[in-house]
Amino acid sequence: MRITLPDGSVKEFDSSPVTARQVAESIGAGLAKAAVGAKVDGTLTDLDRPITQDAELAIVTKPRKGPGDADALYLLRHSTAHVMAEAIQRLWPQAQLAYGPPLETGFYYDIALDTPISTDDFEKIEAEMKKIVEENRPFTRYELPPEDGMKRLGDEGNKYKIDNAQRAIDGGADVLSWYVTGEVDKNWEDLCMGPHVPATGYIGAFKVTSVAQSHWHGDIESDKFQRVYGTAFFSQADLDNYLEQLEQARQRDHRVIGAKLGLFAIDEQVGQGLILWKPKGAMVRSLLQDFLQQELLKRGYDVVYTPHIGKIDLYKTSGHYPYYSDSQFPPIKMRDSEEEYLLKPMNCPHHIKIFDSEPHSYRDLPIRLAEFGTVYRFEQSGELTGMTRVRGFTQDDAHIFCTQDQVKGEFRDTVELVQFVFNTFGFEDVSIRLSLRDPDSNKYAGDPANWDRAENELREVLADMGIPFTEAAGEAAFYGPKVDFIVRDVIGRPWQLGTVQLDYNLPDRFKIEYVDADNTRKQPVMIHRAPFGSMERFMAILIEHYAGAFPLWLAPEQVRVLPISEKFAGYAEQVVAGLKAAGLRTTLDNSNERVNAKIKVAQEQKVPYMLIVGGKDEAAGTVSVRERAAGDLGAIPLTQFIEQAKAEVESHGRQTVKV
RNA sequence: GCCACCGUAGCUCAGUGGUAGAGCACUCCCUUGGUAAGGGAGAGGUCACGGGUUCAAGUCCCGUCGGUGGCUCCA
Repeated sequence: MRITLPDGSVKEFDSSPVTARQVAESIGAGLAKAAVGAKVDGTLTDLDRPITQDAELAIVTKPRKGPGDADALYLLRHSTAHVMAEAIQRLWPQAQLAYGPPLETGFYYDIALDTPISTDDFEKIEAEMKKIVEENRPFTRYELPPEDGMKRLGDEGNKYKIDNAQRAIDGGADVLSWYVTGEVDKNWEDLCMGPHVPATGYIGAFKVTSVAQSHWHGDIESDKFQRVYGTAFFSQADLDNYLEQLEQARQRDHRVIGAKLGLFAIDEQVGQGLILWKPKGAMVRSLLQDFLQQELLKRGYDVVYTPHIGKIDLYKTSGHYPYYSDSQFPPIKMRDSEEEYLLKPMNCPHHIKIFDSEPHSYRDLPIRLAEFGTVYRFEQSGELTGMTRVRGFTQDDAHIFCTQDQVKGEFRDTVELVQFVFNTFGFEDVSIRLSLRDPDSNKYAGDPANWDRAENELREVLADMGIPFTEAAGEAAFYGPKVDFIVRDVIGRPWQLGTVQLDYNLPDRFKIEYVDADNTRKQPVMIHRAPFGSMERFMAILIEHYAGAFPLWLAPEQVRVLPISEKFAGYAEQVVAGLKAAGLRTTLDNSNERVNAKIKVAQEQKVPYMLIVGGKDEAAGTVSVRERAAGDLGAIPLTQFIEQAKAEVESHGRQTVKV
């Protein structure tokens, strides 16, 4: 039989089957030693699984250096999950295993166990794991036909594994497989599709990292599991390196930087999930709003303002209430009447009422109404996270009312706007998701035919624009499909920032219309869109993106003047006055400290430019420029600095002051 | 909302039932200095809050509030 290797070369074998290990040995002893698994016709598999027919084969190897590729880590972590499960069952024999997959950065195992596993237990678990790894037991696969397999599982009585097996069978599996860490019927085993590394000894370094509650099938009503998380690498150095990276990521966390740089605060007495924007944070927000609003005005939007509350009937008409009543602040009841008001959870109903406040001709369309609209949502307490998930936030919201013919063009323009915005801030790691309805669910409002049309329109526009995207069924808004722009935070959590949503539904609910060319009344189509998403979340991601070092145009404090000593306070004040007059946000550090100390503080505050002034500068009318990243740039005349700094601001930071 | 963990000075943290601590920040004094922390002194605490156990609670137990990590949810 013929085995084709990745370089295109072909190895012939007389006997069949062969294993990937045999192929590796035939190539070289070094390769065989480094082999941990194989990819056979693109499918990741065990090193010792028989290959029964001609195939393309790639050997997955343990890396010489560095953490290794995704396949090698997948095998390693999947295997470590087994070792951890065995360790946990040694410590708590009554523990029932459910499901233990590898993840991008590690693995977890869902375990049904009444005794809570605490962080104090991690060491014990790791100690047991270490023993299993040191025993270097092989991962041994055995298979049973579905009937025998189900019988074996039935005897064990673990309903989760029975459920997993049943699903595999329903999915077309013709055998059930187990992996034994060691010898069949002698050592610990787990129902598992595999694949795994050849033996436990391949696991170089591992760590149990956290424990959390999860639910069977993700159903909150169903059985509870303890989800124990861990990670594994081939070497201790790689694990240490990973943990170090985690620590560095933590230093970029917007909650840490936000506090350190005095950008925002959250106060217990004000309330959970309610952001207090401190002066520096508010400055950044204000600059962001100005930037976007200027862009919107260029693109034919009109600015509107609407109140923070509305009568509950408005949201009954829109469908937001009671659809989202669980995640809204409860209605405000009036003293002397039945009337109820709601803190506004969405801006759209208000904008619809602005549209509807006067009759419209087709000649008026599209109408684009924009507002930095503050909304309130009662997010579950366990969901609140810094500025990324909050209870009161301001959307950079706008609603476009257009004709059916204009939909694709408007939609395209909004997607371009979002891309322009993201590009301005230098976001590179943005994924785009087309969020569609789940055809099997009844939570979506409106006519399925409209849904199909809307979904297709979005798909076509994205395809036309050549934008790569993924489709996600069941992620649509209840009133329409949407395109979401998703960015990950420093600890890898995905957050939706920008969104563009197509809506045939609300226009119908509110019966809004325009007069068409043929003098008939037609219903406009709505596009909801928010490039930032919310000011709070955008700010959070921006803080992490820049690690607090905002580009000059966004920096709350752009320049800090550092006199060498109090003797030059006069000249320093003159410099500050000049900078302020030029519109640069400037402060003066006149503390009784040496310049080294002043620099350290300014660096920590991420001030883009430090201007150090002393006797030489006073005499020459210069400032000595220190840029926060580049360091000392030397002395230039103040006027020159101002000119160059202003150019950098104008360009949104694409050039820096030169000397 | 659920589970686990956590809550000590403005911040980062030490304090394993027996007199509340350190570094940084802050105030004052000395120092007047050229590119990432000069020196000294001082002030700052109902140990989140409420209850309990104990001769004695920051420390043990219960509850509440808040935070963190997940789960579930996210117009």
